[in-house]
Amino acid sequence: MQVFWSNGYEATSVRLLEKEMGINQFSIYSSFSSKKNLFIQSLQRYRAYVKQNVYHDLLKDGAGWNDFETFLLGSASESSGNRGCLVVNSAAEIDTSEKEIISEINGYFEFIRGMIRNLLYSAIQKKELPAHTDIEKQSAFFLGVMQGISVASRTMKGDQLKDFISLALNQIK
Amino acid sequence: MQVFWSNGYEATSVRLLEKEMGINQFSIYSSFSSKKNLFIQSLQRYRAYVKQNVYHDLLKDGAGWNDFETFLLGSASESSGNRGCLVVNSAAEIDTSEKEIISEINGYFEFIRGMIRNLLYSAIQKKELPAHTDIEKQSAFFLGVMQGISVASRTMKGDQLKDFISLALNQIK
DNA sequence: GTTATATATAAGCAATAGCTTAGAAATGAT
DNA sequence: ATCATTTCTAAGCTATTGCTTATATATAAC
Repeated sequence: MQVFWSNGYEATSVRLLEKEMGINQFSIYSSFSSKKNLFIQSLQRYRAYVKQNVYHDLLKDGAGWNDFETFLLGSASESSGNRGCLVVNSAAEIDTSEKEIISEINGYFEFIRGMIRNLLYSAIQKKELPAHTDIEKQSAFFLGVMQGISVASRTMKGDQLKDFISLALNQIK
Repeated sequence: MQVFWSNGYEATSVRLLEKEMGINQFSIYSSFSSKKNLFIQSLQRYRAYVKQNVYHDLLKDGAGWNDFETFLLGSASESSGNRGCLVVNSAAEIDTSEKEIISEINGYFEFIRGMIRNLLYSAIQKKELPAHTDIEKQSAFFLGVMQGISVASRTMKGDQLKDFISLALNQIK
């Protein structure tokens, strides 16, 4: 997962995986069948990884809009100049004919959108957001914003990224 | 440019370029020196291409916010399931150590942001937007949104993409 | 302690990567 | 028409690609 994240799918050779994973090519192939399958399992692991390490607090039952705002604004300061999101990078790189990979990518984005939906729903319950808030449209918007943040975190400077995020959060008000 | 746009940088082989460009490898190398340099020139050509064919109307002197809204909403219906933006795809794929390429990518995004700045300025003059509109922050926001649109156009369905864009445009109101 | 099973390594496979050389065909100037 | 220059093609260079085979080593069962 880390090697694909740092280098992208095509630029990651099996020799590099061998070196970074610390095991032989044969072991890689006997465990993962093919480079493509290892990549798919890396995408699955990435999802489990961000669940535990990145979005953990936002996935808790009590989480609301305030938590989401804090999270996004916090990510602006950390994530400028970083690798971006592995799945966004893959969505931009991988050919649409790669059905299995695309399916994994779509599943990930549905997961993120589901998380945003829940946050919006909780926020309405908590009266952080008005009852008429359109959860479907807003979740689409913030998913798109998060995809933008991934690209922007690779290209924008910190303050520019922060402006992008703060105005995105401002939209819902 | 087209081959890199369709396949990405790493997945584009010189054999494929040879075939699609209709000329021999030697001719490619005598004209462009290296695959990397051909890619850089493709990025430059892409910029000229979108200037003439995509953003032409928005770059005209009279263009204001209404034109930008029409453009973005129009792109939602066309661009779902397409290749996305070559430069965004490249920003997601290319390693940050590739200084020359990254510089070209940054230049492109500065160009887009400059266009948005001009649109915001004109919009204020035309009283489409209030005079207190923060051009710097708003241009960062809409650049981030356009980066998101590129990713979203590869992954979202049309109506979802349209929701994203319409709420993004709603932010400024 | 021996045997069976799993997992490691090293070496090597054909195919393709980016790039170059050698030489033919076309071009343009005189 | 000739000669020099440019621009083409075909072939081939070394290195690396994703993947396998043959073989050794560790593990586990009885």
